[in-house]
Amino acid sequence: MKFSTRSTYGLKAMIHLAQNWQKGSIPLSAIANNENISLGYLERIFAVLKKAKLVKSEKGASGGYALSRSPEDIDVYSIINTLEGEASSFHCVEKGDKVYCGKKCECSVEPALLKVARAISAALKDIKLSDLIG
Amino acid sequence: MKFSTRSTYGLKAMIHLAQNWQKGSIPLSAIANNENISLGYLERIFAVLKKAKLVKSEKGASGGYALSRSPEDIDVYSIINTLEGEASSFHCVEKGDKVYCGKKCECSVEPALLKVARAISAALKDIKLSDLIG
DNA sequence: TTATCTCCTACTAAATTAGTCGGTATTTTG
DNA sequence: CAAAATACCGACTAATTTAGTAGGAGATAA
Repeated sequence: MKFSTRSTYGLKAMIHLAQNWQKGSIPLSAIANNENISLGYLERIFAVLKKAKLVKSEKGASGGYALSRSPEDIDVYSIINTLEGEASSFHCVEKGDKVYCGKKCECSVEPALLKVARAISAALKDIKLSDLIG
Repeated sequence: MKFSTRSTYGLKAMIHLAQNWQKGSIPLSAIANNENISLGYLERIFAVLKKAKLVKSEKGASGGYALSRSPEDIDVYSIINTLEGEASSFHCVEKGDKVYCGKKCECSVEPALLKVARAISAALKDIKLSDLIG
């Protein structure tokens, strides 16, 4: 529930892109400077965002990144989920290794945790990038 | 947004206590066995929960822990927040009247992150332990 | 008096985080 | 064409956090 700087940086950068949605590609160096984020780290964050098709890129001078869809069509859940792995998921104890609730897990209180996780997911899905600009 | 096992264990244990709310004190060993959680780890988790006055304890044989208030009066936010530190917090977000970043940062998108954080907090505050039992 | 309990501190192995560094490939621009 | 700017890629690392263990001390009920 504490967000990592990865999520924070990623979300901030996505908001930055949303604010400049009409301007075409924005180089990461601009975002890194503006938001005071390490460029190298931001690059790796964007590799993940691109893989999830949340952003598209253009190489070369005057290249950069842009949102792959309009800000109304990207919700915060997708971003956090992409950067943090299974967003709003609890661990469930099972012998051996960890299993996420929602997969095969027989703990008695699991439905309760699932309820909580779903409430968070719903709250995040309800917030679009377009709600966070202006 | 991924919950640590600390939060997961803590929340599961709190739900366990809520389910047995009328039965008086429950020893941690019972919870640890039932939910397959390491006892020593659970003890430390409960030290935190107790400090936050979410549970009360009784020492000695036939002692144990119980919720400090009725399940209707304890929300999930309090639990997660207690165990995870500032729940639903981003880096570079206000806490009180200070801005947190680690570095000094003049982040422009901060209000947006705050909006997201508040949505999550609200969702969690809305869920009481009593909603998670039965 | 003995078995359960809470409570406390210290240690640790493993994982994750938050980077850095150095280099390659691609594209625009002077 | 050459240089600069950009995405892209992998390896390394230091610090922190996580998820425990271990070994007790003190309280209480049976």
